[in-house]
Amino acid sequence: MTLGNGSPTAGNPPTCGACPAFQDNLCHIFTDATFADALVDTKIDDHFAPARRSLWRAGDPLERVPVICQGWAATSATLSDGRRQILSFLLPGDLVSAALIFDPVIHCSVDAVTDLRYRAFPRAELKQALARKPKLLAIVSRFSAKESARADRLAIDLGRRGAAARIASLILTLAERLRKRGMMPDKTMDFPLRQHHIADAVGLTVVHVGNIIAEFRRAGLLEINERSLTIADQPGLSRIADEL
Amino acid sequence: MTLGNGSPTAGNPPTCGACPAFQDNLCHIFTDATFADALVDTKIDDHFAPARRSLWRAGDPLERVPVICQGWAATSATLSDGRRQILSFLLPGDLVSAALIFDPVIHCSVDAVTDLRYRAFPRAELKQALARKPKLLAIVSRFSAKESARADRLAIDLGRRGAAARIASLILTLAERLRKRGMMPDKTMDFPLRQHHIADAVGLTVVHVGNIIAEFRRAGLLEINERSLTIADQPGLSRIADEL
DNA sequence: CGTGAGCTTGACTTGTTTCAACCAACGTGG
DNA sequence: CCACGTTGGTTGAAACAAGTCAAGCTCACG
Repeated sequence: MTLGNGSPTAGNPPTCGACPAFQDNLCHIFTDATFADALVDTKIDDHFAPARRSLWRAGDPLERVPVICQGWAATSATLSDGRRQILSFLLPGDLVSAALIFDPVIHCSVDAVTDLRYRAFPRAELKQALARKPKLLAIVSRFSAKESARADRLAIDLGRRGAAARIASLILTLAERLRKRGMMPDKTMDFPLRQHHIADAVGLTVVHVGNIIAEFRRAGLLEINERSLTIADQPGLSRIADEL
Repeated sequence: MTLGNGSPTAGNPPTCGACPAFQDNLCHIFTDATFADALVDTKIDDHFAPARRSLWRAGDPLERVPVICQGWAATSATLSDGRRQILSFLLPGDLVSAALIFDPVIHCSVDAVTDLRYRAFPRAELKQALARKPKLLAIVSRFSAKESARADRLAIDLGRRGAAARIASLILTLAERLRKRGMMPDKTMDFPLRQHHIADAVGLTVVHVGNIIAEFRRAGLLEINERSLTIADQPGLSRIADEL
């Protein structure tokens, strides 16, 4: 099981346990010493999954709350006829879903995009710690708010923006998230997504996505090769993302 | 101040101020006598707004957490070019947004659809009560989960379903929510939405929405007159909502 | 060497938007 | 009481965005 593809590359990133460091998400909470004390009885088990493996399906019961440590994953819903909508991409450090802290059944499917490492935390102790530590509660609630802000943003894109804007917006958002956790020091980022991931995320066809990305490339906005994407003209992309 | 007895629901029709009873949302929490004790210092002020009035814009600071008591409202985001996406409709008993309990700034705009009555609760005391009462925390978290499930559902509809399915789905969802709070005893419901509301909610044009609703009517699926909608053929509508 | 997953390209079809005109209902001020 | 503007709904034709179908290509992998 090689953990090569989506793993953090650039420089030597600060660590959070075995994870890279994140300013803006939950991961550091789980390794915070004081919080760790609260979870002293806890066995925090590591798990691995290969790229393209389905981790959980909507409705599955989860006794533990998983957090992504390495690699990318996607949460999605699939319609009866096979069409799929990706609801969010999970990056290293992301809690799979804040709702899982209270609800033991997951409400959407989760698939590994790259080879993946994640950790699962026992719900009961999370809940107890949450009740004891208002600070922790605040952090979780902030995470939850961000989660729902992303969902709203997605709805706005899908409902009211054209194909080019949606794709540009997705790429910029991912870049921003990676930048925040120190995984995109320059204009280039690890980009493990296939076109069908993008298509499912922005509600378009693979063909159409391919066409538009080709346009972006011809217009000198970005370059994609191998498993990496470099943003050549950020302001240009932003302009497209904001328009129509 | 013990929140212990929890919901006042069972048996006799509980009232929420002048609101009808709700099984499935927060409103009864706020009028529960025991909870009211915890908020004894609180001035719970009533507010009114006429139809079509904008209550708050994205980014506005709210010192208090509003709950809808009477009428319908909509949360929405507006793009620079004037296009608008409605993110959710707020019905009597709905907390405007669970995030507001922790975050004093609202992340999307709220407009009154009909004449509106709402109440605003002081955040600080909500937070305190939340920390003291795990049960209350569970309720809020359940509400929050439902909120985000709705957002996900919206994204799926907008990304992967056709116009007819989106509209049918919206109508059925609203009907179901009204039914749950006893506001739709039979096949007919109060329906204050204009076609432009529907269009903004499902990400389509007003004209296209008009066309499709006309089709629905011709197919004997539903009837709309005055300010009320009756679902003539629920299974038929459901079939459309699930397809494509 | 063959196979399958992923990307590219082109011709054609479908769904949705845009533009425009028209109608009915309603409230307002003269 | 009527003239009038506004809001909301309906209809039709033309323009456009995105989907479908199909073929051919590369590349990694067994």
